[in-house]
Parts: sequence; C-alpha cells; structure tokens
Amino acid sequence: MLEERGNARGEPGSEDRSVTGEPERGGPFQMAGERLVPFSGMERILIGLDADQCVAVTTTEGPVLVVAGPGSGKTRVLTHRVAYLIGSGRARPWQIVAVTFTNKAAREIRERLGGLLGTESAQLVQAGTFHSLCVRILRRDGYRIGLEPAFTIYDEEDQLALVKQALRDLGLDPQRFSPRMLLGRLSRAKNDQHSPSDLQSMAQSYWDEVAARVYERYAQYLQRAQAVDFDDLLLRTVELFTEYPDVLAHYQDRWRYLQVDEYQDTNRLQYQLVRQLASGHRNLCVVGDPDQSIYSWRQADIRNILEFQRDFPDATVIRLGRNYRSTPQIVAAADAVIRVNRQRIERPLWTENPPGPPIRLLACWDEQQEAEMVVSEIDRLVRTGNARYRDIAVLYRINAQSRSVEEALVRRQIPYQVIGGVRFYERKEIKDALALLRVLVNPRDWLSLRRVLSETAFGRGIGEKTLLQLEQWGQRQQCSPADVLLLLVEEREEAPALAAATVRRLRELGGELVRLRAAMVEHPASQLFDLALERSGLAARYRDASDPTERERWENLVQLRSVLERYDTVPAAEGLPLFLEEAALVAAIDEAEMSGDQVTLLTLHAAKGLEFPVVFLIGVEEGLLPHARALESEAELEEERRLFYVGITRAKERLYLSYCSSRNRFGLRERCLPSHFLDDLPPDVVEAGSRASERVPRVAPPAGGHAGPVESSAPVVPRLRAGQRVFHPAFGDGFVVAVREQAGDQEVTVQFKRHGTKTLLASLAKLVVEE
DNA sequence: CCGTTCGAATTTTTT
DNA sequence: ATTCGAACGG
Repeated sequence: MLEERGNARGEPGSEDRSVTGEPERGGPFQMAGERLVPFSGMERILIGLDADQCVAVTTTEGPVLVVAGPGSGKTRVLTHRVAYLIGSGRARPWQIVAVTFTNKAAREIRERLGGLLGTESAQLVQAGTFHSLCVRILRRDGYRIGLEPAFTIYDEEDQLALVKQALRDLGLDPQRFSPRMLLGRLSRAKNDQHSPSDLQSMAQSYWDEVAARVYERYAQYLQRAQAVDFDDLLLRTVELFTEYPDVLAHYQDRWRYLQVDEYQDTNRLQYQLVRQLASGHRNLCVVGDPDQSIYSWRQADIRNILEFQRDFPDATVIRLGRNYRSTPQIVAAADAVIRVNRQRIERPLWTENPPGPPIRLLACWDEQQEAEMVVSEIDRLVRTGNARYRDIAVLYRINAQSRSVEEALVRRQIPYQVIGGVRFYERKEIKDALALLRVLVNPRDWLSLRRVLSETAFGRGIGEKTLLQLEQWGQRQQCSPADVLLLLVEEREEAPALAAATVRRLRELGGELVRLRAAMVEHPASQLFDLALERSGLAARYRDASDPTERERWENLVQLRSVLERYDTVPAAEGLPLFLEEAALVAAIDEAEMSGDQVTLLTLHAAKGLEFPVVFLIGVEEGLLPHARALESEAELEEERRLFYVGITRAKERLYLSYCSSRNRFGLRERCLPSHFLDDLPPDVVEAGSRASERVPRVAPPAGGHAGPVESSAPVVPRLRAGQRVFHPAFGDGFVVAVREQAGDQEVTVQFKRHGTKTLLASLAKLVVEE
C-alpha cells in the first residue's frame, strides 16, 4: 500500500511522465546477468515455464481462465504474464491491473516483477486488492455519487456499532436480533445489489422486515458520516460505473489488461466490477482454483469461476495441474481428500517431485500435549539441521488454538510470530487514536466523534445526553455534530438548550478540534498525532499509567506513530487519509514478517497462497475441522474439506497432522474425536502405525443418519489402535500413540498420564481399553 | 455524568 | 477466559 503513494490517486499526470520515462526495450532486461549471449526480453520472461504455463502467459488477448491447482505456479504465471505484456510492447505498465487477494500478494507480485522488468516499471503496474482499487477510484470520482474524498472506511466493529444504533432507534432488542446476524444479512443484500426498499418489498417475515428497516437506517448513518463499509467500497464503485458511463469509460480506457488472482474467492460485486471494467477490451485473465474456495461466508461465490465459460464463451481455458511444490505423498493425500467432494469438477493433480518423508499423525491427550509434541518436533527438526524456524508453520482452524502452541514455544524459547488473532489495528487504544484522526480528516464521521467523546478527555463533561442534543441540533441545521462544534466556536450559532457549563465545554472542545485541523495543514502526520494525543489526554492516560498492560498499550501507540512517520513527507492533511486507508484495509497476513528466522502460526484461511517446507496442521478433530458451526449443510462441509485441502497443500516436504482426545473449550474440558477427514488419507502415504482411521468408532456423516457407535467384538487381548485410551495395572491411564504390527502381536507405544511414554507388547501388557 | 461491578454471552474463518 | 452491556452508587 505504501509504495503506491506516488500514484495512488491515479492522476493522468503520472501517466504522462512515465510515457517518456519508460525505458526502451533492453533497458529492463539488462539484469540478464552472467549470460554471454544477451536474452531478448521474451526469452527471459518465458524461460523456465512449462508448456501450459507458457500458454497462460502468452495468451494475452481476450478472456482467459486459468484453473490452477495448488503449487502449480499460479503466481509465477501471473507475474510473468504481466512482464510479458510489457516486454512484448502490448501494454504500458499502468495499463495493467493485477487484482490480488491481499496487499501482501500485490507487494510480492510487484517485487517479482521488479526482478523481471526493473522496479520503475513494476511500480507503475496497478496491483492491489479489489478494496484498495475501489478506494482509489472512489477518492477520485466518488464525489459524483455524493462521496467526499475524505470519506472514512468503517471496519466490522464500526459496522456493529451502527447496527446496534439502528436497533436502538427502532426500539428493538439487540438480544433478540443479533447485530452480527443482521450484519450478515446486510452484506448479502449489498452483494445482491438490493436496496433497503428492495429488501422491504421482498420481506417474507418479521425478521426480513427488521433487516430491511435496519438496513435503511444503517445506510443513512453511513451517508451522514461520509463513511463506507467494506461492501460499500465495491457496491458504490459499481454504482458509480453504472450511473456515470464516462467514468467507467475512463478506467476501461486506462486499464486495458485485467488480471484477477484467487478468482474462486471473489463475490458477486467483485465479479460485477470485473465485468464492467473488462466489457470494452475484454482482456481479462482470471486465475483460481475452485477446490481452494474457502470464503463463501464472506459472500464469495464459487459460481464466478464455475460459470466463467458461460459468461465468456470464447474464453481460453488453461489447466495447470502439475504441482511443483510438494512431495508425491503430500500431493496424493491432498488429491484423495478433495476427491470426496461431490460439488466439484474432477481435475488431475500430480507431481514429478522426488518422494519425501511420510505424512505423520500425532495423537494427543489434549492441546497442551499436542503443543508439546509439535514444539519438540520443531526443536528436533531444527537441531538435526532438517529445517530452520522460518521453514515451519503451525496451521489451525481457529485463532484460539494458537494459545497452547505459543505457550509451548515460549517455554522452549523458540522464536515465532502469530498472524491474525487480535489484529494491531483492532486494539482498543489504536482504535481510539484512529477515531481521533478520523474526526480530524472527516468531521462528519460522528461515530468516531462519539468514540472520541466517550474514550478520551475530550469528552469530559459531555455524555450521551449532550451528544444526542448535538446530533438533533445538527440534523436541524443539516450538518454533523462536529460541524455544530465548529459553529459554536465561531459563535455563529445559538447554543442549544443546555446547561451553561456544558455549552462552555462544547465550545472548548470545538476550539480544540479547530486548532488540530489547522495544525493538520501545516504539520506532518506524526506531529499532528503527538499533538492530538496530548490534547485529548490519551497520551497521559497510557504513558503515565502504572498498570503494565496499560503501558503496553502505550507501546502500541508508539508503534502506530512509527507507521505514521512513513507519511511525513507531506502535510498531515494529505498523508492522514492515506494512512487511514492503510489502517482500514490491511489484512492480517499483510503484517507478516518474512525476514526473521521464526516459526509462523496462522489460521488455515490466512495460510492461503503460502507455502512452507514443514507444516503442522493441528486440531484435526470433529467439531474443529470440520468446525461444528459448519455442519448445517453439505456445502458447508465441503468447504471445510477444502480448508483441510488448502492446509495439506501448504506443505512442501513434511506434513504433520495432529488431534487431541480432549480439549478445553469455554473453560470446560471436552472430549474430541479425530476428524473423519483423516479417513480419506491414502494409507500408503501416512507413516505406518499411526493411521487414524478404523480406530475410533464414530457417528456416521450427517446424511446417513447414525451408525452404531459401539465396536462389534471384544477379544480377550484387545486389538489396539492409535488414539485409544487405555488403562495399565501399573502405569495407570494412558493413550495409544502408535501401534506396530508384530507377527501376530502388537507393539504399542503408550503415553501414560503419569509415567511417560512406554513401548509395550500388547499380549503381555494387560492393557484395558477404556470406553 | 462517570466509574465500577456484576452477569452473561461468546469464538469460525476476514477484506 | 475475555469482553460487553446493564445497573447502580457517587
């Protein structure tokens, strides 16, 4: 995001400069390096690509669909395609758009492109997420649909606050109408391009009715605050293009070649946007993998990829099935798992890579032991020189799972980073400071003003009542509460019927805001930040606190300031909006630090598009993967399986899958069963003796009703399987970690609760199977 | 109007 | 276990 500052507004001026500044053929390819015979541009760009990849790179005109399996060189194709477009003279860098799923992916494409073409060209290519692209469009042209360039972007917390406010206005109980659920409905409505009145007329139930009325108020609030939510960024851009064909024409003319990555996870609005932008030249290349579609809960619509050929009948379809990333064992496991899905186009996936170690299953007591096993294996791999910390990732379904692993890593003093979780920009103190800056940039943002009033000393003496007065008063004057404050300072307005002391406070506050806004024009962002923090009392509150957690919050604010400093080359009035945009649109993964040598912990969702030599996928249990909340429908279950597939395919060489037999949830211990997804792993790619299937009797999959949950026979010497709980007369309770078949007998490795791990012969050990 | 305290829900994934 | 809202006392 940062590196786009120079041309973020997309003014024509920057284009003109670069037309003359664009190096001629040969210039970008001087890096061809040690070769004696200089490459022509094309050779350098196409070298090392396989036949299919080559077609994907060189089919530049017209619609192209690239169905790319995991590890098939998707990013490589995308990057080389852009390089080819430029190198061949078909397009100038700024005429090319590469839409990525995260800012990090955009950054990576630009970096790789820099290696192929030189950084100047690479910087001019328009690479970013749908959302950041839309921000740029709306900042420039949004005024046409009533959006000032200083508009604020609301995050989910802000959205929830608005929904709750709307519910309060309507006299409805937020307990009865879950704001979260309502927000989901609004998001769906927006993605279907339904207006509040559409929703109203389609309403089938009281709930629908409520949703429609909440939506109406919600939209009003956004407009009044000159704010947009994530969906609006897309929706309002589509609106802009629909209502102002000349604006659309401008972008169609400018952006002649469109590339869309992770196409399987686009939603209908994004598709609409793509169609609008591509409808003139039709140079549209989408790259995706239906098997890796894992964002349907965010309205991603798999139809976008499945129906691409219907919408673009002349599309060239290219399939990349060869995996360059993983060992044959990992590829075979992934293929076997994904094959079970019924809603799927069958597709080959193979690799020529040399075999690696088998996939290992780790059966554990609980998450503490799971973490121990993972961490000691990490330690072993690093000690034996099989991996560096940075080669290793621990993947999980939900963020809460990182905790036990973190604790174990801290105990062993192993460096690590957690991606996601409570994100930096979502911390309370950060949001307080951001609210302050938002109000200065966009005084109409009353939600942020409200936050400033309730969370900082600026609000001392001003409570809910007064704020309500301000709002009502503002509405009568057709202006925002902050405007009212400004008017009060100028004494151009009679004060509302409030106590004299309150009016004095309001005037004071108005004065503070006026001064800070004036400072914004003269000082760089970081200085304004200091000033705002001092004046609002936020600085004193955190900096001078004795409570260590409060002091930690101060550290975070200091860190925030250092981010702001990157915008200090221009006055805050210009720099702040860009900074606020970055703050609103950073993805969890964007914050990943890839330079240090540390283990990476992240969710399966965040791991999309990444690869690691060593992957631990933990918590492969029923209820977790698949998640208990995703068992409503076959479609949801299939998405969970795709998630598992995504996890498996992140691994290049070593893959470990772990599960527990009990786990703490909501403070209580709960029993867990291994995920039935494990049953689909081919036996020959999993380490012998650690097979999970056939082991624990289980409830049948939802469609088939319930199977008998009890094993049929109970032999005198029980047949043991990994994962079983056992009791030993001397060692007590234990857990079967592994079983090795041994000429009519079994050699069992048992982890005892009290006595550590022992390897025993089943015929002699008098083990009793529990349950 | 402000701060504290208690009770309750809450967690699936995130631009 | 944490966080959010309601309720209460200052």
